[in-house]
Amino acid sequence: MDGFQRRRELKKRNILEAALALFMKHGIQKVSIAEIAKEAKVSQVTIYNYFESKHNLIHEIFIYYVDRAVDDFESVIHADVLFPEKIKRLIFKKKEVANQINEEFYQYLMKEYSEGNYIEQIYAQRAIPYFNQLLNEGKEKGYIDPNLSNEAILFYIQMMKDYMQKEEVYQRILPLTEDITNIFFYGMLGKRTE
Amino acid sequence: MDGFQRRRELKKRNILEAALALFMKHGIQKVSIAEIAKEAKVSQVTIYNYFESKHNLIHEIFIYYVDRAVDDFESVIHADVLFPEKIKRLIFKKKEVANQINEEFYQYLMKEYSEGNYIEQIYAQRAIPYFNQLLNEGKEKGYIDPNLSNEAILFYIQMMKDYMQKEEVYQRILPLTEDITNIFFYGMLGKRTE
Amino acid sequence: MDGFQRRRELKKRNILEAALALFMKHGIQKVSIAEIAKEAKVSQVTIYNYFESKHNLIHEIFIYYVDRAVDDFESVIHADVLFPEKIKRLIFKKKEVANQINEEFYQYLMKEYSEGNYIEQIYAQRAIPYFNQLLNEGKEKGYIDPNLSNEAILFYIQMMKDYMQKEEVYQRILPLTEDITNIFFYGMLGKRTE
Amino acid sequence: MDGFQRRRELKKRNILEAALALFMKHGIQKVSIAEIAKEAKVSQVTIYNYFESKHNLIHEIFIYYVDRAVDDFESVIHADVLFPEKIKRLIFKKKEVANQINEEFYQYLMKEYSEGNYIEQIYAQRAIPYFNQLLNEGKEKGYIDPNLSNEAILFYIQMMKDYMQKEEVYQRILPLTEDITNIFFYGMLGKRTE
DNA sequence: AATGAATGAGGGTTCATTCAT
DNA sequence: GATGAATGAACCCTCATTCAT
Repeated sequence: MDGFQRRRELKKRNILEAALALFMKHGIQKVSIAEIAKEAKVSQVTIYNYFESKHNLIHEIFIYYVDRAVDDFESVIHADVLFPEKIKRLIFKKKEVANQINEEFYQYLMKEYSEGNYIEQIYAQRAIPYFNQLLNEGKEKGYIDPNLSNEAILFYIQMMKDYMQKEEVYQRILPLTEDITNIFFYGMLGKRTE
Repeated sequence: MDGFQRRRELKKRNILEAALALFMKHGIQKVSIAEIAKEAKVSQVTIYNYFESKHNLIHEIFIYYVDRAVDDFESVIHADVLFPEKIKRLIFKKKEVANQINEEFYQYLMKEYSEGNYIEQIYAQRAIPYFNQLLNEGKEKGYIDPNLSNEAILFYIQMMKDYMQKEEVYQRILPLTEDITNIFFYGMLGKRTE
Repeated sequence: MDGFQRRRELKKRNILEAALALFMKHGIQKVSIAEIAKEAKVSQVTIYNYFESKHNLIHEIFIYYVDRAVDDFESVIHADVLFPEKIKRLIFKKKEVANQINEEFYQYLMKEYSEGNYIEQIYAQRAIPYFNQLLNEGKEKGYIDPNLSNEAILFYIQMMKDYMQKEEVYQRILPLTEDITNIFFYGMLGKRTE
Repeated sequence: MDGFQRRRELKKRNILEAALALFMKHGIQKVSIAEIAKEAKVSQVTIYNYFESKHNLIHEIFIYYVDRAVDDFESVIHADVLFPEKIKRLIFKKKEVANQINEEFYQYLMKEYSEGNYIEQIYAQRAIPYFNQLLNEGKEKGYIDPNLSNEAILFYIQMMKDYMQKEEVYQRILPLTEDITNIFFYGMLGKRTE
């Protein structure tokens, strides 16, 4: 990548981050191109030069955002800790890029353009392999019932991770961390002491 | 309530339902008053006569919607079936008024006007008492570990219920119902056969 | 006038006063029929039954208002005080119906419908005769230079009276009352002591 | 000021004058942004780009207008004519920018936003110093009774000047100029011939 | 005679996008 | 490649007025 390209990418990144910040603060629909331009200290037209349309900008931001989320995910998977701790982190760790906005992106892209399961595609391609590897490890080491399908567990963890990102939920759940974890591993019936 | 009031309420309901349908299809912000008026076959001004502002309309729809959701919830709680079946229904039963829109309402009201945890307030007042009753029943009958706090279980069920409402999730999860339920009751470690 | 007519007139008066009060507080254009209806505790349609249109309502209010202003004027003219005191009162006395709104009525009727010099017509018919009588009295008693035309003096007094009605002017002018009166009687050159 | 700025200012001026003309013809509230846009041959949004809101536009027009009025005033004060002629001109000279609209501006700004005595402030800062100088000159040269306060005289002239701007008054008063001037200098009692 | 309900027309304002430099 | 300026379309909302009871 030469100097030109380099500078171009830098500016793009710049706009991307400005827009992402604004989207997360006010929601996608409430943020106008004018505001993004002002925040990124460029002209509106520059944004159009780089992204062609607001929809496209959102699209690229979304990819950028998913990429960072997956990075995040991988760093946990590959951490040098015990299996249960990995699970705990996956579920409870606050993401750098809060995915509170996930929902909104999803809805926006869905409703607006039905570009469909973009999340799935990207996630599937990058994250799921690691995930399966993790779960298999869990099953081998006796942390997970081998009869359970990976899909079901994936769903479970995904759900909890998503849910935990909502600020208002997070605050309410913090004191219950212990119970939540127990339910996850031992279910409603609780830990049995044979 | 006299004839006037009756008709008024009817018309209000009419507008409410039209708006709710459109909101669920396209998202709140994408639906204009003009569209709602056309769908409900009244003039825009009539909507303003009834609801005073778009924000107010959304607010009333929201309450209407939460009310129906709680009704739904109660009907499950009081059904004449075994405890595990109640839980299953709570989690997996599709709501009449899909709460896919819940998220959006929540965000809308939060970001726009910070009228604060409205859901919580209403839910807490109406639903939680029943819920505790249900869980205590579960603990007595040996379905639930008595050491688990009701809050944690409430969170769990709430989370699953919410999640299941999303259409794209629901489809993906249907074949996994059995596993999901098992995880819920027995945890990752699975059912132990002593 | 029978009972019906009587009640009708009463209600009309009621609406008139409500509207006049609102007009004086917020200006003509800022007051909606709906607001007047609410203030007068009648339905909007009732106002239309009595006045046919907003323009007509304004028109009638205007006449009502001018009538009261002329009454006011006459009460001063016929008061049992010395000539200079009458002049002083004419100029400085705050009107019951503040004529701050005069200007606006005038402009409204002028611009909107160019029904022209309505004020003049009414005023001329009712007030000017008394006025001439007053000025002639003043000339006879030596208070006024007989060479001055009544028109010029009328203009002068009218101007000062109008001007004094503006609240912000009135406050500023109060401490200058003495000087103003002196200028009026003796001019810029001041009282000469021969 | 570079070319950009220059053109910008020109266009602003352009819009300003179009709006001022319309305001003077139809009154402030009756003129819509759309009409101004059409008259100035720009799009509505361009007006918003320059002035941000209708209120702001009015505000700027008002300042523009007051500025020109004060310029006008100064040109009379500094004219090379005798003192009485200056006074006469001040009172009787038609302003370029007829201040018939003054009243309306005043009321509009007052009622709508109570941005307070803006006229006074600007006028006081720019015009009053010259005015005092003029009156002192008048007193020295024996045209004005030195016992009269400048404030009272200022009020008097201001009032007459304002009043004379109203078209319907102006026409009526023209034939009375002589008398009016005499009253101003010699009062009701008239010129005394000692 | 009086009212609640309804409406067409219009007003101020915002926005994504394009033009001209 | 970057910008300030400009715009058509749309949105929320208000108002004087009419309809139906």
